[in-house]
Amino acid sequence: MTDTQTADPRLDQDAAALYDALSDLIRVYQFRDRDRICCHDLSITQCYALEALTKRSGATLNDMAADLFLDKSTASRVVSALDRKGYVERRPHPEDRRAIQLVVTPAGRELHDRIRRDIIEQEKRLLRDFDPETRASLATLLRRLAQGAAAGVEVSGGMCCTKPALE
Amino acid sequence: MTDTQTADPRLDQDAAALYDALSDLIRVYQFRDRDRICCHDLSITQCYALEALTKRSGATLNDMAADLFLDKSTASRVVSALDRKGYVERRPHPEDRRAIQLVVTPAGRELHDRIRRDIIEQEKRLLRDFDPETRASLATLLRRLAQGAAAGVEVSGGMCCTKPALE
DNA sequence: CCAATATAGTTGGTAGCACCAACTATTAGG
DNA sequence: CCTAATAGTTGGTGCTACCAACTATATTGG
Repeated sequence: MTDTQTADPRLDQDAAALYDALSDLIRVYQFRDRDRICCHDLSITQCYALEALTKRSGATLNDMAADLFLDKSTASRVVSALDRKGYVERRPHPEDRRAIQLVVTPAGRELHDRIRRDIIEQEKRLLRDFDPETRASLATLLRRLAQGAAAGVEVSGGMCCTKPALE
Repeated sequence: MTDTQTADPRLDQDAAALYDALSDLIRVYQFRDRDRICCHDLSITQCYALEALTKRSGATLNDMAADLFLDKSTASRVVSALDRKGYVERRPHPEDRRAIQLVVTPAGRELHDRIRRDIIEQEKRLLRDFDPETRASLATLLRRLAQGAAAGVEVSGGMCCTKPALE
């Protein structure tokens, strides 16, 4: 933890570069995705939720909230929106009557497929400029990054700065 | 444009994998950054704005809005918040009296540095697990991705689905 | 030089998102 | 049972982001 002294000056550079590139990427993607998704019937969060539920049908609300790093109240409202639009259903949970099972409707599945196809089409346009091996490794790299970041989140909890007694 | 027929089935896979990895990454990072940034005095957007202004001191509001892909009204309010907190100042533009020049105050600069150091520390923790060459190329890759995506945004404008007459 | 038009920024209004806190209903443990 | 924990919903708040309307300045053309 405290060995953050720079043994490797390159690491500093790389980390800074990573941060810069990543924040740009994220901003651009948020923007791009908004345009891309919102013209179908969904907001971004709704789309993510639909996707999470497509991947994990029958999940409870808490499951979904955890997958998406959302508060359960937010999750509940997102589900309500999807429900209202007919893409997701709340079913009583067979084993726990407090819980609900979230099920994607055929309409939801269809919409999800359409959006996914659409976005993947975009990605393909992007990837065309990369050579095949880079392309293949990209997703793996990003996945490692995401997992690493997720682990960091888990560890430090919802709490604030990792250096609690800094100042 | 219409040559989206799959000449290369690998491209489809890669694109799908990229999409999945990227949306995970973005969600995790949004979440992580919120925790990390908000414990300093800022929201995420405010932090991005502060960073953009640090990189480009003296920018006008429109400049900043363009950099961040924000509506100018949003940009104005973000600046107001930063102004209120004493991190940014609005100065009359020397050449155009309609415009303003946004200047980061010393306090703003100091806060930005602190946040940046903090986040980069996180990134370093992540990057430790990557071998040096991968690490070095990561940022470049992400930057290419971001640029590609930004170009796509620019081209298709604020408008909706690239396939206008789809259904 | 003045009128029409464009541009920079602000403000009003609206809607979504995300949080915490308070609440209901159910389950689990002692 | 009665208490404590858990699943989900709802209320309240604040930030973000959009469009539209507005003010003030700049630019262009007659």
